[in-house]
Amino acid sequence: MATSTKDRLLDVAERLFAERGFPATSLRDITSEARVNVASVNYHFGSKESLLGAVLERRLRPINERRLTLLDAIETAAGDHHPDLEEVLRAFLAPPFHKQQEWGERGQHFLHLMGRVHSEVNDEFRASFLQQFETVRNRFAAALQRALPHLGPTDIAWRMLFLVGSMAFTMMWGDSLVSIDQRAARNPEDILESLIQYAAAGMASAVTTGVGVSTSQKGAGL
Amino acid sequence: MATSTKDRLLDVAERLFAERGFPATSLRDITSEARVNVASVNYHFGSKESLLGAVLERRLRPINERRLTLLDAIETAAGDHHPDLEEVLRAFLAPPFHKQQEWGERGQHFLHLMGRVHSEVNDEFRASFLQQFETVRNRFAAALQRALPHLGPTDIAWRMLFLVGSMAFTMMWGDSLVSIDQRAARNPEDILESLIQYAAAGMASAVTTGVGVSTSQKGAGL
DNA sequence: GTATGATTAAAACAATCGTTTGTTTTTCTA
DNA sequence: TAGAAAAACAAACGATTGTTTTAATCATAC
Repeated sequence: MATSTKDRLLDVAERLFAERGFPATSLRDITSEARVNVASVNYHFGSKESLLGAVLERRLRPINERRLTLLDAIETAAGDHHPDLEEVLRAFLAPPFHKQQEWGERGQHFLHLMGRVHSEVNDEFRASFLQQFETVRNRFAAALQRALPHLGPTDIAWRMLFLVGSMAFTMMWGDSLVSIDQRAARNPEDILESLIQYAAAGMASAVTTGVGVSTSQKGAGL
Repeated sequence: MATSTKDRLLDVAERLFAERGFPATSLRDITSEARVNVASVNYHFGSKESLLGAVLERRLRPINERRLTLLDAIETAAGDHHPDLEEVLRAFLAPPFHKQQEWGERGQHFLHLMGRVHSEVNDEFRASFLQQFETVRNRFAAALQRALPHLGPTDIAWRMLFLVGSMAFTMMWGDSLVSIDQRAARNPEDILESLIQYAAAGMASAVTTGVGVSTSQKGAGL
């Protein structure tokens, strides 16, 4: 057999979840396209939600491993010096872009799905999903803090949110942007460099407001 | 009657769509919380999807009107000069933040929903939804182009995507950021200013790659 | 060749989905 | 106040949901 039932399910689920979203994709949609029985999902993965978890895990693990490997190299090379901001950002942003190219069309689907996941699953699932990122987030937060000593940890945290937002939207909507206006077409490497540059400038910019404690704190933040 | 059936449906739908997502929220969830009959949705709005459209329209119209009003003022004041980058960005970013404060808790729900909508509805609905933004997008793209004459239109388009990504993620996840780390708490005005500053620095940064035509264009962009 | 465990298949499970129906109640107008 | 229009109601529609059950088929070891 060319591909196992398990792998076919993962591939089709990855694509359909990305195209239609998780709740809007039925198990029958998946199993009929994969040409397997409906029951195979529950047999091999236990539940629809676990299937989503397996889809994410398969791609996410190598991406995050690569991120940490690159960051290790940067920090080793930097020694006692500050790590270079752009290099740190590149270590964070490049792996998903490069893995996507390595995976071809399937990588494309996965990136779309990644953008979706942040907003399509219930809180419990998202919490367990975000655990996969905790090490990565902490390591990069520390590295960015060293690269940007003039920023407070609160600034770092918010700007990392800005960064991830830009990255996720680029992954989700870059295609649409191109389909709207063909002139916007670029190869992935140029998009990556654009994003790094934009983020580096934003990250490094001086802080002129909200220095120190916040002034009012009405509401729970934004 | 304090609030009409129609308004109660809009309010509850806004909250539940924001909390659980559009496909994951059933009409019965909405109508039971709103204490109205299931059939009221189809009676007043025609369909579930039209209800979502009405929810979005109600908040979006004043936000986009405000954006254009602010931009008009900036461009009038600038006359023949370049409009100031930060002012243009503020005209784009401030209205959703300020309307949210004006609307209180409901504004909060709406911002969450806004972030979701980009990834939870089918293509046809999203297309009609994005039409509401077309005027706004075109006007601001032109203003940014004037404020940043050293950038090409392609750079403007991509950086606007980065900007919207940061904004959407801030709206969606700002709360979570604060709940994870209380030290990240800030008042909305400070968050807005942080975002403006980050975006202004990113927008204004020099272009060192992909100047002119793209080099390979393999794949359809990212 | 037969027994054993893993996988697939067909069918049905109860539950829930968005929508429509026919009727009743409320509201407004003439 | 009578009549018409608007709104709300309970009930059911057919379709689809994720999951489970039971039986058939496969591969592999004895």
